[in-house]
Order: sequence, then C-alpha cells, then structure tokens
Amino acid sequence: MNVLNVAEKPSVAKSVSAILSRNQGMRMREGRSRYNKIFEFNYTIRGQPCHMLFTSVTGHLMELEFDERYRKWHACNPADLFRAPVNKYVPEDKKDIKRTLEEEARRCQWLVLWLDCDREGENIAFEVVDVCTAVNPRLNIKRARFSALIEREIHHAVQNLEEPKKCLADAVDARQEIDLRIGASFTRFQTMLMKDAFVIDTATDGRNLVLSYGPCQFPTLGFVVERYWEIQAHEPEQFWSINCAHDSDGRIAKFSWMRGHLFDYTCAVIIYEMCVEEPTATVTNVRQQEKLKYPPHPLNTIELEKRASRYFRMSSEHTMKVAEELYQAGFISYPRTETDNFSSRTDLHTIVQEQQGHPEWGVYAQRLLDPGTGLWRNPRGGGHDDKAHPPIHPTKFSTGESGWSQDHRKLYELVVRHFLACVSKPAVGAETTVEIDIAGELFSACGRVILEKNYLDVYHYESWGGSLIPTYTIGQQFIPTTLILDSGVTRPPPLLSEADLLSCMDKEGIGTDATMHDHIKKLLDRFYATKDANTRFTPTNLGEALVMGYDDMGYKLWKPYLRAVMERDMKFVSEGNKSKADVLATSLQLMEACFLDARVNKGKLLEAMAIFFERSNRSGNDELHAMGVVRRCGLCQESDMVLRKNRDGNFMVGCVGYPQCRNAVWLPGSLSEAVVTTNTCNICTPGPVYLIQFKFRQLEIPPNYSVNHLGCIGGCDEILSQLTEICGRGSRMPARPRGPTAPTSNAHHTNPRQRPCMNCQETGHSSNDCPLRSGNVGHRGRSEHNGEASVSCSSCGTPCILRTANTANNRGRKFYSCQSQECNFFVWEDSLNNGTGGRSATRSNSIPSSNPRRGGGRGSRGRGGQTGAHTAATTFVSATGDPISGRRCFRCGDPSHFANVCPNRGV
DNA sequence: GCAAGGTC
Repeated sequence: MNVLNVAEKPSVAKSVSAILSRNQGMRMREGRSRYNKIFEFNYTIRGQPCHMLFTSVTGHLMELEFDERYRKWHACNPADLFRAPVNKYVPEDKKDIKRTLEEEARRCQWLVLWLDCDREGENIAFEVVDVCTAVNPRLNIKRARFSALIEREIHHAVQNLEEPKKCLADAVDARQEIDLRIGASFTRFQTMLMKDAFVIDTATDGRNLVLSYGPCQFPTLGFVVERYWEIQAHEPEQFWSINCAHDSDGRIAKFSWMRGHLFDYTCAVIIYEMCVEEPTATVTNVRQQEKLKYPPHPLNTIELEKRASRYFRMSSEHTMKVAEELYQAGFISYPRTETDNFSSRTDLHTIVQEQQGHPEWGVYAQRLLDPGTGLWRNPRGGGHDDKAHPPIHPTKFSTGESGWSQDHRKLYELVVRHFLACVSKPAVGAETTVEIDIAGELFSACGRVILEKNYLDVYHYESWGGSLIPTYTIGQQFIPTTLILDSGVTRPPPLLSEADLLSCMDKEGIGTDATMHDHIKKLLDRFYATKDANTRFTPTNLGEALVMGYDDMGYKLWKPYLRAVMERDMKFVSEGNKSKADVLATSLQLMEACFLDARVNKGKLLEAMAIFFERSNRSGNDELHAMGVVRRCGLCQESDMVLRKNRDGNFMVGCVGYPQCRNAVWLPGSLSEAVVTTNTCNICTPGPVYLIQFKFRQLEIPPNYSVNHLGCIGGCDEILSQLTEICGRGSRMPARPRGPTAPTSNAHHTNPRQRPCMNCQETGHSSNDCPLRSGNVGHRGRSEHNGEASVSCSSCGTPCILRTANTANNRGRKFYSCQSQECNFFVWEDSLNNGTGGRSATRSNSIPSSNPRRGGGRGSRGRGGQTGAHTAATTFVSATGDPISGRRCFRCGDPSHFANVCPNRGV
C-alpha cells in the first residue's frame, strides 16, 4: 500500500521520516518544488506493510481572493466587498507544490496529514485534501496528531490515526473571509478618500501610498497612539516627600517615607518641620528574609523578540529573520512557538552537555551537569503550550560560524544562555528591612546581600542590585545624617517600546507569535508610526489622524475589541458550538453596517486629517469630487447619493451606483460652494438626509435671496426649488471661470460697505467679512453655529461665535469658538457663567474624550499636557478642602503661581 | 494598491 504523508513544512517531513524509518532504507528525491523534497521508506501501520512517501507544503497552500471582477479597486464600490463572491486558489508560487501532491496522490491509497496540530494546521490539511482528492477521489484520508517531534509521539501518532476535524478548519475559513472583506473594504475606502484629498508628504520610494486597515495592524497602531495621547495629556504635578539617610559603620541606609509623597506642600512642610524639631529616629522593626530571584521561563517566540529588543535593540522582524536562519542551519529549534514549557520527555541534560566546550559558558554548563554543585533545577513552565513545538533551545553547538553576523552570534548566545539559565537554580539573596519612627512618621530602608548568584552567573542580561546597610536593633535610637524635604514632578509614561508593544499585543490577542512582528513592521511600512533608537514608537501624523478620525466617529476600530470578538467566535466554531455560516453572517453584517456608517461619517476622518495635512488642489479624482454622502439612494436602494462637483464646476447629488443607477439631483448653476453638513432634515424621509451648506454667486441670484443657505435636496426646501427654477440647473449651464476674478462679477462690483450684509443685513461689511459667518469652522466640523457673537477670543481678539456641540458626550452644549482658522480658542458657555474662564482648546477643557486633540485645530500639537498648569487665579486648597492662605511658589516665593510653572524653575 | 495566516 502506498501512503502519501504531508507535513506543514519540509523540516517536519524530514524529521518524521527519519524517526519512522529509523534512518534505515530512507531515500530522498526531488519534488516539483525545490524546497519540498520527497522521502521514501517502508513502514508498518497496524500490521499493514506500507510504502511511505513523505513530502510537505510550506504553510498555507491556498489563498482567499475576491472574484476577478472585484479585484480592481475602481471596479466596484468598496461596500460591495462585504458580499462579493470569494474563492480559494493556489497562488503561482505554490503551483509546484500542488503539482507534486497531485502526482504523488495519484499512485497512493492513503493520505496521512501531518500538519501542525493547531487551527491553521487543520485548515491547511483540508487544502491538501482538496488538491489530492481532486485527482484521486478514492484516497483514504487520515490525520496524524502529535505534540512534539519525539520518537514515541510520532510512532504513537501513526499507529493511532484519526479523522481530520472540519470545525477547526472552518474557524480559520471564517477568520480568513472576515479579515479579507473588512481589510479590503476599509483599505480601499480610506485610501481613496484621503490620498488625493490631502498633501501627504511621505517618501514612498515610488510605491503607491496605501492607507491600509487591518484587524491586527490597526489595534497595534491604537496601542501606539493611545500611549502617545496619554503622554500628551499628562499634566505635571509637583509633589513633596521627606527623605532620610543614616551613615554608620561606613555604610549608608537610605530611608524612604512610608507615606510615599504628598501633593500638598503645606502638609508636607508641616510634617517635615515636626520631624526636624524632633529628629531622633527609633528603630521599630528589623526584618530579615531570604529572597529568591527566579530564572526566566523557557523561551518562546514572543519572549525571544522582547528580550532581543531589550538587550540588543533588535527589531522583532529582524530577530525573526535571524532566528529563522539559525533554525534553517540547525543551530536552534523551531523559532515560532508559543510553548514555554519543556515536555518531561525532552532530554535537557544532552542539550547542556553539547555546550560544555564553549569558551564562555562551557564551564557553567559543566557546573550544571555536576550533581555536586546542586546548580541544576528542572525548569519552571510558563503555562503556554501550542502542542506543536518545544520552547526555543540550542540544537547544535557552535562557537560562531564564519557566515554569521554579530546579530547571529548575539541571538544564538541569547538562546543558549537562556536555556542554561532555565535549568539553573534561582539566585538567593538576604534582605534586611528596617523601619524607623521620627516624630510619629514612619520610614523604611532595605538592604540586600546576594548569597548565591546561580543562574545570574550565565544570564548576564539580568542583574540584581545589592547594597549593605548598617546593622540595627529594635529600640535603637539615632540622629539621621540627613533629613530633607525633596520635591519632584509627576512625569508621563514613556513611549511604548517594541517589547511593550509585543506585550500589549500578546495580552489582547492581536496576531500570533508568528505574525506579531509583521504587524509592527506594517506600522512602519505604512508610515503610521516611527521607531527611535531606543525602540520606542511614536505615531506619525498620518497614524494619529486615522485613529483620531475613527475615534471621533465613535468607533473603536483601533481598539483590540473587534479582534477579541472574532477570536471568541472562532473558538466557538472550532469547538462546534457555532457554525461557520452563522459567525460569518453576524460578523460581516455588523462590520458592513459599521462600514456604511463610517462612510456616512467620513467627514470626521477628513476633519482629523485636516488637522495635520494641507488640503490637496489635485483634481480629476472621483473622491475629490464626491464631497460627502447626502442620503441613501431611493431609486436603487443600494448605494448612497453623494454631493459631487463636475468638471465644469457645477454641483449635483448623484448615486454612487452610476452608471447602473442614474438617480441624480441637479443643483442650481449659480452655486459657488456646497458642503455636506452633519445636520439632518427633520422633514424628508427616509432619513437621514444631510443638509448642505450652499453658497451662491451673488450676482446670479435675485437680490432678495441670501448668498448662504443651509438647504435640503430631499424635496422640502422651497428656497432651493425657487433658485433652481430661477437660475436653471447646473447640468445645463455652460462652463465658466470660477472665483472672484470672474469678469462678470467685476463688471457690476459695488462697494460692499454701502450695501447691507447678505448674511446679517448689517452695513459696514460684506457677507464675506460678516462676523456671524460660519465659513471657516464648518470644515473642522465642530458643530453648527447659532450665530451670536458676544465673546472676543482672548488669544487673537477675533470675535467668537456661539455654537452648539454635536458630539456624543456634549450634544447640545453651547460653546464659543474663535472664527480664525489659525486659532484654536474655544470655551464652554457654561464655564463662562461659573467663572472658570476660557482657554485654548486642549485636553483639560476640550470635549471630553480619550483623544486630547479633539476640539483642537491646526497648531494645537504639542500644547496638550501643558494646560491645567496652576494659574494666578487658583485658590490653594489643602487635602481636606480648606482654603490655604499665604501659599506661595516653593522656589521664588511668588504667591501667583506654583513652583512647577515658576519662571525660575530652571535656575 | 487591500487582510492575516502559514512558510522558504
């Protein structure tokens, strides 16, 4: 009987073949693919002599793609991608493997699937089955389940063959389809929306700029942006603490205040003065304890990446590349593993023995193997096991190979030292804690002596500080050598390092051990974030704007929740508790609704981008001309009606389903500007029908009509109908030059100061200069204006307009906003009434959000975190809430400010 | 030009 065996990768095909054949009578021959060899040997399965043919794939054999007609970006509406047909196909670079499988399957009776024993492995198994059964439907299909490439496991697996599990593969099918549909739809949507609308000056090296969205890459970006916002929002606050030191027997004990620190200066001073008046310290407690510092758990992929980043500042992506090369050359075990627990069957001693000859750590390895030293300890597991691979460990001794780079050496050394540390005893220290009392205040000091370094001898990446303190006895009294009142300022957390980012992703289940580094690299490739020399990530303007835009919409697409829900559903499918179809239907329905909503609210994305980027003047692009969704098309019921500006400069509202759907509303030819607002019509149905802010050319409309008009295209708008009737529709108007230089305008120009303003009917200014004009703020979308100017901007002096907020948290709340585009001043009306005063838009008094930039316009960067600084008007209040009189700056004595904003702070 | 998951 001929048995075709297929593994997930060539190395497994080779290892399993070697185990089953016991390296006797095994022949290797080439397959169609140069990497995937075929091993042949004889083996007996449950008494049945078999001729075994063992080959492999290289991961997934197939990919999921849309039908041909949906692949071109402009061929369909991105929303269609939620329902477009998808197919699995074998990509060109896997065709050779497919051919090998077909040729071998034709002459076999059995197919045994040796794919990795996880969800993806099961899915690949079904891809192999599809290819093989297409040429040989009579194949008897079996699954070999093994948890390690160990002789006993492998023989057991082949003698106890099982059935492949469809529900595991189904879970992956669902994941693939959801990832593809939401990734492609959102990527096309946001790329086409923004790429030509803004000047995004990133050096793409000739590549097309793609603003991709993915359910893993976006939450990864979210972690980076969130930390950045946290730093921006930080308001430094001064605190005080009392520190005490005692110098005796040539040793120093540094006592820290058990209250930690106080933010109330007066309280701190009062307590400090009490201590100074009665400085005698009495020892109240002396505690001596043995402390252990444990070696790390066995190494898995994420830990390898984190430690290489921390110790060598190597990027996770580069680490995996180097690790892969070491693995391919046989020096370390398989580097993509979740497992941090050695199987009890692993021969750990042999691995240590191989390292005995090394000039640097060979002696340590010898000590480990000597039972007399007592250094050996069986490794503690970290509780993770992917059932497919052991923790990363050395598999071949080397003192460095000629082809190795410094990074190869460092990584191999890390793997070896980590392994040796894992099988070593923890370091042992003796800790002494001393507590003292000074005038009723408690202080403590700690000293440590390292008794046994143990694993720290080989794992020199870690250290354990030790310091000797004087000897104390309970009841002993002494006068401290120093007793001082120290001040400090709270600091924001640091930017996320690569190791932090990996931890966030691991904790929230973003990506797999084999893909996390890809998602991090993608942030850099897409220009969403940058990494500094200390491996810390800062979002770029582009990355921040995208997250801000979605956040302003109220969608948490940049949070890990979506992936968590998907993972939960995948688990249900793989356990057979939900069907693939159910999960696909509910998940995609939800995401499609979210997509359509995001498209309606794309103004938020554009607003966020406008904070960081200049608008582009490029034309000829569809998206530039499609200026916002006005309503759902009532004719085709499938697509949206969008406001457009045609090439001849005329406006219309047309269905995006054109040319299949030709529904259109032509607007008056006298229009010079039109902007879709976030306000909706109360009359027209089905809603929402978004109102449009129109601006007409003054000389082309009758004098009794206003140049500015907030109108509706749903049929209820009498003024719009009249103007359309009077001026004719744009579609029939000849193209004309636009703008103030148009000769027709100049011909009849009158002095605007002699005529009443078209906007407010006052004289002395034109409607362009009207203080009640809404123009500038509209594109920032803060909210509609109510048109009442009663406050001047304290920043630039320009009159402010009273507006009504339209955000989720503050809907209906009034605020004054500076009209100047260059100024960010705004103030809540109710804060004026209660006397707290106005400020430039920053986190502390802006629209509450996790996003400190919201509410801020261009120019607000870098100001966050600085506001909230105590001002002259601050009333000083103690911790109990009582006002404190006479409070002054700690540094210069000025009562008008706190020390943290003192002009002499740097002196 | 798009996702994420395998892998050489």
